[in-house]
Amino acid sequence: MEQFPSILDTHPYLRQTLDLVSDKWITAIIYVLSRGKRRYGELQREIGGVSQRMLTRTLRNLEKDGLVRREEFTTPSLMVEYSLTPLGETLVEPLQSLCQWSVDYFDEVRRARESNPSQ
Amino acid sequence: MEQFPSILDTHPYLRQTLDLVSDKWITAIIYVLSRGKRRYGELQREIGGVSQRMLTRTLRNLEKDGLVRREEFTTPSLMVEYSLTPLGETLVEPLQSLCQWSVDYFDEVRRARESNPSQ
DNA sequence: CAGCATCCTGTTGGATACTG
DNA sequence: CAGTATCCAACAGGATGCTG
Repeated sequence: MEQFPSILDTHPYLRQTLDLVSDKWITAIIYVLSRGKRRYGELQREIGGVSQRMLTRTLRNLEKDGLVRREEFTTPSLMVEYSLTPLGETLVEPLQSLCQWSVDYFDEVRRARESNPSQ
Repeated sequence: MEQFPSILDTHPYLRQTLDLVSDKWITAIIYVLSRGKRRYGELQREIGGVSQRMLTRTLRNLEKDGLVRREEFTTPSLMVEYSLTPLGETLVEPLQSLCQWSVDYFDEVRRARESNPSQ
């Protein structure tokens, strides 16, 4: 069906990276964890609007990808701390550049949206 | 349900920016357009794997958000050129920082994935 | 060529209830 | 507290066929 590779495949992982970033909760999790270790419940509160199912699922994926570390402590009650691995930390800078863009330019996007009839 | 705002809402547009970037095709389109104007068919081929439905839909959204400009030329046959607006251009740098990350680190992600049992 | 309309499937992801 | 299990709705998104 596809006779030749697309530009996005000119280097083997670009598409997969874009896929990774386009996961709904991953950027949010990395953003929060970039500010330090967090327990499961803290993550859920600070992210906001994420269901347990999705938070757990996404954390498992991030673990599998080597971006997040999970540590379990059996204090009186169970306690789990999540943090970025060194590899995970490397994603923070590109992400921050996006956050900065958001601060600088998203108002323009909003205005463009509003000025459009937008059926 | 949510009594207090999450950290992601500390500045009003961060979450919306993350949402925008987490759209499956937007990053791909911006990436290709960052290399210059493209016709509809060129976009489709260079991105690869995107259906007409989704390409059109996403382009319309990008237009509405003021990130992409659409120009129609009625030459012998219909021809449409898409290009980034100045606002759209501002997204290229954060995106490139992501591409660079992909080059530098995605191999590590891949290895982490493989070394995991991954039920 | 650059779409739009329709149909249809798979995945995403929330809600709820239960567990060690 | 930090999940797991189940169910279900909504939407993402592909395939196909048609149009100016």
